[in-house]
Amino acid sequence: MAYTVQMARPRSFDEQTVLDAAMRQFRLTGYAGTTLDDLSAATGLGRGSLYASFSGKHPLFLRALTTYAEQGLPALERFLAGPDESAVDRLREFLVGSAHSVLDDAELKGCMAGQFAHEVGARDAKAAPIIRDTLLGQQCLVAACAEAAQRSGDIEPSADPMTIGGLVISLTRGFDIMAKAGIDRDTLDAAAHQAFTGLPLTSRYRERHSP
Amino acid sequence: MAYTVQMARPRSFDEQTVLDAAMRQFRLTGYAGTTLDDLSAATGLGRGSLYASFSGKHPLFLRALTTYAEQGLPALERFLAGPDESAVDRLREFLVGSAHSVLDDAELKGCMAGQFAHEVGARDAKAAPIIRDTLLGQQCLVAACAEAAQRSGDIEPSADPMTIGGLVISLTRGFDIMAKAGIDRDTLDAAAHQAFTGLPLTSRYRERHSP
DNA sequence: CGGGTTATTGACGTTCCAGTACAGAATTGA
DNA sequence: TCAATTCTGTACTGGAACGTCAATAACCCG
Repeated sequence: MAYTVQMARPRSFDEQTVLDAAMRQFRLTGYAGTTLDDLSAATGLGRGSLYASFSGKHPLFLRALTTYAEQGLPALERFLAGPDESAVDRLREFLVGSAHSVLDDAELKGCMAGQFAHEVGARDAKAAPIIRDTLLGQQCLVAACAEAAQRSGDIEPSADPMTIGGLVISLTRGFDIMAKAGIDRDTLDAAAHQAFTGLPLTSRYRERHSP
Repeated sequence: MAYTVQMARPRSFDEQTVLDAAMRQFRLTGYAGTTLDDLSAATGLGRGSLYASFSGKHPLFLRALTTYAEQGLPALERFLAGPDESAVDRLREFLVGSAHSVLDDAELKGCMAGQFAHEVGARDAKAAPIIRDTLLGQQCLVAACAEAAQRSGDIEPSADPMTIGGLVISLTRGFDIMAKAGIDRDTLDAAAHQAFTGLPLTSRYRERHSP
């Protein structure tokens, strides 16, 4: 039975906004390289509030990582969604666009899951499954797009969509690294095009797109 | 003119051994995540000796990174060296072997340069060029192997070797990430084979290697 | 308008870390 | 054996970082 309950002071911040800011900060300076003061400055919350609302650095990190997955995967899904007929074009656009976008933003390059696969890897038992599921989710989304391209007759029906997904996601995560290392845009652009050309495209597709 | 010079106490450690141990520790726990005590324990040297011999954490990191490049690039060169006739096989072995090896060692997976491209990226002005040169060196070595395969008629002469190098290195660096994220071996193995098949191999090569 | 409840703040303390200084040990030449 | 020189390890210092706490502010309901 709920008797009358006194209402208390409401939060003055939007949780999602804070998570976005924290995510950004972690991506910029890494996990170990980010201090609570950095997070406090990035989010605008005091140290105490951060602690009261998110119970510390590590839980906040996990929530930021989850936020990334919850935003990134649907965004990728939207990008790859569409009619089967143009699925192969979206696949191509994804590959080439990854090579570009990773070079455009001055900061915040690349996939957060990939970044922390490197930094915390399997040493963080809580973060590891989130990272793994995020990359696996990316792979499945690309695989679904490859299947669509198979239905439209642009990719060989004998090819395994998940293999294509694994190839494309591995490659784009590699682009992230190369871009952060300062490898020039033309190199990655050419590699992306070469990789697309190397997919098991049907002769029907190739003939239609040859000079 | 050298007058008589008193000989002093010699070092009790091998510098290269210490650098190897430090490199290992940095790869395991990252730059920010590694403390001087970690390095002291890993190398067996006291903090004072570490400081006297390597002038601190960051210079030691740079030397460890350089050590990695100095060991890794010649090793890759040796792996890819050989007669032109088998160059394409070595390329294939490199791709597939990268997917495997990265999954074999329980720890110390993947390329150190790729790892720190993510962690320090361009924020470390001293480390950035070392990282970039290491990855660029890898790309050039693969490109040289691709050129050899062109000479032997296994890769299309119209293909750009550096593009193939960029593709292969991006992909293998992506494998590093996927492996650290816990993606299973079969997925990466299949992706590596798919990627090799997608290289601009000549029909002569394909006919010779078809069932 | 006052009380009860919850958010916020900023300072505090404990721990930890990078770098330093100093004292002792080891080695070689005289 | 002694002196000179350099290595080695421990103890110290200043500072930073994580997490906490108590006081204050904000809000809603009666």
